[in-house]
Amino acid sequence: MRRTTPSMPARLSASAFALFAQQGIDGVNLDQIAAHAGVTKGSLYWHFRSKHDLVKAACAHYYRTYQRRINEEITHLTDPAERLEHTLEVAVRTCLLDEANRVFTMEIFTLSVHDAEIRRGWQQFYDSVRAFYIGLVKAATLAGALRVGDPEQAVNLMLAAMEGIKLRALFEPDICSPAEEARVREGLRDILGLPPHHPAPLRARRPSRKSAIPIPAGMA
Amino acid sequence: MRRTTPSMPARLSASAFALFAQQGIDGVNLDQIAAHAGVTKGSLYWHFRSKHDLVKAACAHYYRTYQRRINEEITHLTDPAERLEHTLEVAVRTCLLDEANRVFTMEIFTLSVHDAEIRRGWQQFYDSVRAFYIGLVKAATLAGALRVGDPEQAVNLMLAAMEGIKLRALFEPDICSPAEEARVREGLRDILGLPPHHPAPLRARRPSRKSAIPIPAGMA
DNA sequence: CCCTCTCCATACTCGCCAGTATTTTCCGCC
DNA sequence: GGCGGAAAATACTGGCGAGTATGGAGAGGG
Repeated sequence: MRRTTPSMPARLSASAFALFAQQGIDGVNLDQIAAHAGVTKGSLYWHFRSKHDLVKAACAHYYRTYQRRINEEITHLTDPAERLEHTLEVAVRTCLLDEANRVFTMEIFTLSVHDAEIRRGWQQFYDSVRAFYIGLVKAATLAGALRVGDPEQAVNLMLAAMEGIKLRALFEPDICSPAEEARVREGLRDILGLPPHHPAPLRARRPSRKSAIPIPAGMA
Repeated sequence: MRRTTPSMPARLSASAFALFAQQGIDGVNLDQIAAHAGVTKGSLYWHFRSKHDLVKAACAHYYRTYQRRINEEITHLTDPAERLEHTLEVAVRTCLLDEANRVFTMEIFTLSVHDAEIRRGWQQFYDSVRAFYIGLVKAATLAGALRVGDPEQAVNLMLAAMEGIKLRALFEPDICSPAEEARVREGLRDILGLPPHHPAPLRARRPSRKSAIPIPAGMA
């Protein structure tokens, strides 16, 4: 499938992403990143002007990977509801359950506090994600597959919940374990107004009062 | 009210917190922190063994400040519902609307990813906060002031929403502007099952479908 | 009046790492 | 084959900042 071997800038971006996500941006130096990509720092500086440049490239790598994956996964689907459902499923798997992605976003968030350029980049990405979801929800609504008061509001709530879960996963890794995938996904589906995917959930839960972010009870 | 001038370790902790929250942990060096407290690095190292120690002290400063403020604010209240309501109000003002606190927690979260000790400290603090809220909710429920299915679940959802809002505030500062204080607070009250504080909200909103984290609509 | 202990200041070391300068290699091409 | 340029390696610089060594000042106290 892959036509050519990835270009050196692409490899370096990927290495930067991988190491940043593993040891933190400040915990990695340029020699390590270059080594990870199989070259040395001299070559790295041929392609990038500074570490800051590399951080931006790592972000771009993340954006590209995310968008490409979603596209690949739903491009063959035509039913609006299925498209929405599958997108959510992929997002949960890649954004929440993948620890590298969680850590990387965390790093970028903190960096964003003090770096307007990085912040604007992420903001743009985030806006595109939101717009994408809103489009999916509206399409699904038109097709009569779900009923939701305000699509924008619902999507915003769902995305905020995702961020909240991400954060909590830091302190309670079980929340985002593969074993919990179903519960997380169902919680988010619920927020978007989608019916439960498994008609009979694995674990009986009391008829929940309102939209509930699935957080394991046993943690105190 | 203040009996004695604060001890030097306390002043250093406070300075560390202030500067960390302003410029980030990696963006501040020990000379700056010492200078902010009116001493020099030599003295700093008399009280703390390392920068890591100082970070822990800054966290402890945050914990203390938070808990003391809440206590002071509700100690004179006896009605369970009022205690819960006032706690929420203070939390919104100090955790969400105060940018320094937002930035500091962000920094600590990222640090927590790679530092088990800091992580455990925060986890403990977080547990105590959750337990505190659950106690308040249960008391208010017993007093018949509110009806909520599962207090633990509601509190968890509310706290997760808080974190989500904090994160989004990074990219949309308006969310946590003083002007939005009321909306944020009402949204969280709603999650906890508390009735709206102002019977007639300033701005008419459609009868919300389910518990809605108040996120301004105009952002796309 | 000296001794010591606490607390704080000055001055220094030393390693790390982003960034730069200089070479070397590899290729396409005339 | 030798020329030129892209891409990579090697070797170096320079600054920053955590941590240390040391040197007082002041307070008690014997």
